[in-house]
Amino acid sequence: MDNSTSSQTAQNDLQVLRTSSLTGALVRELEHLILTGELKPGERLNEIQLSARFGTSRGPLREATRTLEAKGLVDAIRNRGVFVRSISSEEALEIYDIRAALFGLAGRLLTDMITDAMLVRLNEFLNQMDEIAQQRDFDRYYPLNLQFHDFLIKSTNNKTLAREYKSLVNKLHLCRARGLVQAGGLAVSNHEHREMVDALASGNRERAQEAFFRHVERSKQRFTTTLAK
Amino acid sequence: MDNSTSSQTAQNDLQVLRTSSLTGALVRELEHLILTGELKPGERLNEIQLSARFGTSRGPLREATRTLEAKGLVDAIRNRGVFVRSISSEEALEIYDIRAALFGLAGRLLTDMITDAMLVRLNEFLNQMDEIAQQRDFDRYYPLNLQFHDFLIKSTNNKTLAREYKSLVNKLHLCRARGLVQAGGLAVSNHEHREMVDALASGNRERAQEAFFRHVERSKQRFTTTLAK
DNA sequence: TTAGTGTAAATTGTTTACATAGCGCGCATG
DNA sequence: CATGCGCGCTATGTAAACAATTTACACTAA
Repeated sequence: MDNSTSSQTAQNDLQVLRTSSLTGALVRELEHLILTGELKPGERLNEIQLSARFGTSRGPLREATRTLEAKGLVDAIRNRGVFVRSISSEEALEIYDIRAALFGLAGRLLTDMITDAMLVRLNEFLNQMDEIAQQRDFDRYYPLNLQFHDFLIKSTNNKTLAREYKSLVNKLHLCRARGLVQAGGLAVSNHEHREMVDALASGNRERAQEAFFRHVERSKQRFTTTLAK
Repeated sequence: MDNSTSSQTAQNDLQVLRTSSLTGALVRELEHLILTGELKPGERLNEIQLSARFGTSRGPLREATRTLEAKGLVDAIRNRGVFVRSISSEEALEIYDIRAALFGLAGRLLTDMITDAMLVRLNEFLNQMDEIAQQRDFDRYYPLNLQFHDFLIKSTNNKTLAREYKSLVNKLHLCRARGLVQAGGLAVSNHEHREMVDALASGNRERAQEAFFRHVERSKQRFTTTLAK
């Protein structure tokens, strides 16, 4: 047996336990399972099964599922169990609108604090995405698109906004009717991105807010049109 | 003893237990204690003490506090305890911006669905508030103001929006530096309300969104100015 | 054949008990 | 008198046992 390795992992475990409780770790694990789709919408979270899987007792696991319930990732029904939440199309539309409002806020806030360095970085994003879009390389475009949006949201320095926005995006993943949406808007989307950056550069708050807002609204549109089929 | 009454309460209890677990009831109780200020920001939630108070064991109470933690009403520190969250002024400002964005969304959504009946109801609100404002009767103005905002938010029929908005307003209550803010803007505020309703009546989406957005931003302004003293 | 009922297994809700981590207080010592 | 160390208390973290409810399935009777 390797002494140094075992003591190191033990120390890692300790470090983990220092900052986060077992419950906290379970929340992250379950959230991961849900968002990656290993636990699908509508599926039940069996307490015994899951606690055995993670090597804990039911107590911490129940606390974790309560947290997930408050986060809106699962539904708990008394004496029936906890189920991965399934977002209806109607609710997805509601969420799109709220996401649009928050993203619009990001645009408005950024207008007043934009720097040349940020504009340079944003244009790098745009050029790179243009390039990839022309190659129709969706597998590379999608994560870059996420990075771009993430960069914008985080640049506002409004941590509450970042948290709420992320939470909304997560919830949209629980909508069964989603998935094929992004494929269509590839080059289209990047044109919208340019509009957003131009609006930021113009220094016009309302224009930026509107550009950011509409960007999300248009992806809502694409969602509804794919839904109609 | 009144038979019909006792059987009715028994049925009520049954109904309550049907939909909500003990944990759910605890969440509501604790939320109430926190929002009414009986449990003040920074104060610790003693598990044993509280579970004894409500006649439950620690398990359900811990689940309840996890829910409150996810809702952002308390902070949990491992091996230290759970504390009522204290919102800093900086975070309050962040929340104001997000509230503004959501309220702006409400204005935008309402513009496309406003009816004559709703405009009539809104004008009733305005007149009543004007009247009370002239009497400088703050005790009656404040709840009516809440009702007015609540009516607007709920009229959008976006339940997710209503939930998120309420959650934000709740969190603002946890800011110590708050409280004296509303007193100043009384007649001022109602003038802003008229602007909002006028914008709705105009049918201009962007204008309504901007009017609603700015209404919250101005109350943020009032917050910062009172903060400066 | 089908509807209804009773029973057993599985699962969740709750309580109790035990292990462990912080925190304060007192005592000894420089 | 100040400071550091150790002991004990209190509260939290976790696990296991107990209680209650749901669900599935087989059996009975119309």
